[in-house]
Amino acid sequence: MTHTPPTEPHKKRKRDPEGTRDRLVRGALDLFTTIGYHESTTPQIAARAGVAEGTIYRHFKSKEQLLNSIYQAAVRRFQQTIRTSDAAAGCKETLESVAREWSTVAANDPAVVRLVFVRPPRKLLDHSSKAAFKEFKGDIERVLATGKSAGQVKRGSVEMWSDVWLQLISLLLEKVADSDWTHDETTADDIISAAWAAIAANPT
Amino acid sequence: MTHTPPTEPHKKRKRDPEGTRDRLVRGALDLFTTIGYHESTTPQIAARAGVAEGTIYRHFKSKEQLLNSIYQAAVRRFQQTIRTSDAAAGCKETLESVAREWSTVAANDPAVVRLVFVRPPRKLLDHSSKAAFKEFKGDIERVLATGKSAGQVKRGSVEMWSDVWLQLISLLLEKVADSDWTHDETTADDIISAAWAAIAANPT
Amino acid sequence: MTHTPPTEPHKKRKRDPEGTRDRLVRGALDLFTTIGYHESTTPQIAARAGVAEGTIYRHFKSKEQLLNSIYQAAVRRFQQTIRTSDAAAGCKETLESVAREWSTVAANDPAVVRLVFVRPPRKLLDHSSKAAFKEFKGDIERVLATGKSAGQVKRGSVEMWSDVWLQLISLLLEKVADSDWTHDETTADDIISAAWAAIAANPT
Amino acid sequence: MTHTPPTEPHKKRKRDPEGTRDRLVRGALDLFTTIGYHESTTPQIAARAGVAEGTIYRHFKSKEQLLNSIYQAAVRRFQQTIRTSDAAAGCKETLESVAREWSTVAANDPAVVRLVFVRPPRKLLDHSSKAAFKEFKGDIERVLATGKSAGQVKRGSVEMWSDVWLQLISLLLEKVADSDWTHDETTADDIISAAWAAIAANPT
DNA sequence: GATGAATGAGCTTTCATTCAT
DNA sequence: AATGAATGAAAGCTCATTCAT
Repeated sequence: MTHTPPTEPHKKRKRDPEGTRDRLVRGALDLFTTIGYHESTTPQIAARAGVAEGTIYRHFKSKEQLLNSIYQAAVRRFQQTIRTSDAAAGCKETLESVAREWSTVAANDPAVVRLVFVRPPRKLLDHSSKAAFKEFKGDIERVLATGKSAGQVKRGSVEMWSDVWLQLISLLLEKVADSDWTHDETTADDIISAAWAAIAANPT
Repeated sequence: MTHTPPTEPHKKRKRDPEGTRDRLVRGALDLFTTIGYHESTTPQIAARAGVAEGTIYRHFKSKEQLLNSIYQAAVRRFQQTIRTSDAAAGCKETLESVAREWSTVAANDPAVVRLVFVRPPRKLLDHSSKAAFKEFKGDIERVLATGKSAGQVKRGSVEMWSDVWLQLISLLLEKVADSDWTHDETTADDIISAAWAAIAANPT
Repeated sequence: MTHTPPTEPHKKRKRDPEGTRDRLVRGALDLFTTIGYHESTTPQIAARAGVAEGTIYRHFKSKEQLLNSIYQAAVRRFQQTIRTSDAAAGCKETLESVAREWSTVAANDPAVVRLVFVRPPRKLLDHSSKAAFKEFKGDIERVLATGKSAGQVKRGSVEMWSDVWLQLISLLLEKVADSDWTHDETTADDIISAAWAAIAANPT
Repeated sequence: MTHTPPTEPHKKRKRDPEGTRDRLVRGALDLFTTIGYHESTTPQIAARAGVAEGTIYRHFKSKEQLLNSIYQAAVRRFQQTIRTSDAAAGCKETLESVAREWSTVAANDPAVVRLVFVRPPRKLLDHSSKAAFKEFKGDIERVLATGKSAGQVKRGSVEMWSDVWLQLISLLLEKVADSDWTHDETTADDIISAAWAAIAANPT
């Protein structure tokens, strides 16, 4: 659906042809997560990307589709972290390492973290965006499931405990993204531990 | 749920004492927390309250002020719970009882919970609304501070741990408001315990 | 039409019963000539008069009729000056004395002068207001006609020369009303002389 | 008079180069000076220009700014007349020739004359519009100053006497614009002479 | 691909007027 | 006579989207 145009290198093109779509995505992402979706106007988005207003519609069907396109890319980015994590590691260790990687993202690219974790624009997400997030959550639940079968996670539904864990990690990511706890390793570790404490059968 | 008060069928309803403003607040609150602030139009709000559009502006300076007015009332409502809680009780017990009272509110009046805990309309809150919330948070922090001086709460800033606790209670309230965990005492208790586990020095 | 209610002294009445209509007129006149008709809202007018909004409509059919009522009274006030001037005096002398009396009004009650001479709300005047002004102008023309038959006024239509004279006197009244030329007898005399010079057959 | 330009009947007119803004200005000017600023609605203005309502705001920030834009252009137009007048000519001759040129404008384009001379929308003019008019008046005063130093103008401030002269010329322009004195050379000359007589030291 | 003037539906807000009390 | 809450038509303005160039 949101097929990425192959952007083959062609003959004559104006201003940085490879980049138009990317610059649009970047500008919109910053705007959406800073001032909000409704407050971000298409003129503003176009201006940020250095293109004309109409150009948005060469790359995206609508403003809403632009948002969904950005959202799904962001979700996938975080999903990668889980999928490329060490499958052999224990549940606790995996969660910790994933959380730490996300924190790095939060420090370097706050916008993407806000979009997925802090203030997801629920009202505006289409079916496919919601599906993408569910898939992402499924990956987390799978990690927790291994911990549960090892008796490390509390009784009760895995879905619930991953919600709990995610909720606390979201708080961490928000604070890091806001530079409230900039590069404060100790505090970050405290929250990561707290998140584990909240869901662990025998907290250490 | 949002039962329309039985307006007697008259030619022109006038002087519904005390009613108009309240019905406006109720309708707007439901709309804002259901479909969102920007998606709620003034015609819709007026229709819900059974009044003409212009009537909104007899009671509120603007749509934004209407939101802030509702928000502040909602915050104060939750603040009451803390202020009227047993001052003699321990930190843990106070937090638990407060959380349980809020859960009841979440079940009976989901809208108010969503506005304050689940999706506060941060971009749209004025100075005085933000101050009201800060005061509310201050009350929570005071409770936690007593627990901390009793050695029950982890080391680190009280602000941080109340953020953590609130974050988890918000999840609970959201689920209850969404009727996902309706009247499921056990699950609610699990979350309340988890919230305490996350911040407790020696979790039990 | 604009029948003045007889305001008979009755038994029980709220706040200064004789004065309501008058205070309405006064407040509206000040507002209209200060900030303009369209910029003056009925709530403002009512507030100035210290009455409720609805009270305006007990005394006047509409905001527009209120304006016309005020306008006609103002015109009549200036008309009086001409009608009570010494019929035996010469044209020049009559005009001068009339102009001087109007100047006094301009100093004491600038609003009324602005309404009639400086910025008459032409678009908003009804038939009867226009007729009143025409009658007023007729009185001036009659004075000029005597001067003309005495050979003191230039050839050409009396209507035209009274327009010219009025135009210059209006400038004087505006300046006096604005306190630009406060109580500056010399300047006022200069303008009055200039007005005569403009229309006189043999200016002195 | 305000002949609608022969828009060829197309499905959707686009790119009427240079035209849209001008037609908007023309339409608004006619409307403002005919029925008044407040009475002219944006739908009306757009309709006159044959464009959609939103198009107004592509060219002007607001209705008020549209007015000011028109006003300033109009003032500059009259200013040109003075600045291009024969610098070598005497004061009296310069004023006469300027007045006559303005009369021609009044006959051909009444709207512009009404806006600047007859009923300037004072309440609605912004700072820069007021400055433009002051500059214009300064040019007139400069002409009068030369006459004064040649002993042709009465004693007293130049500002005052240019107000007087302008006041009478405004009357002329109004009548011409209203077609009351259409192409009546004699009457126009009478007023121009009267204006000079009003300010001249030794009227001839 | 890119442009940007034009669109028009729909928004929030204002305010003269009405009328039950 | 006086009130003031309620009205609702109409205003000015915004902005996502289209399309001729």
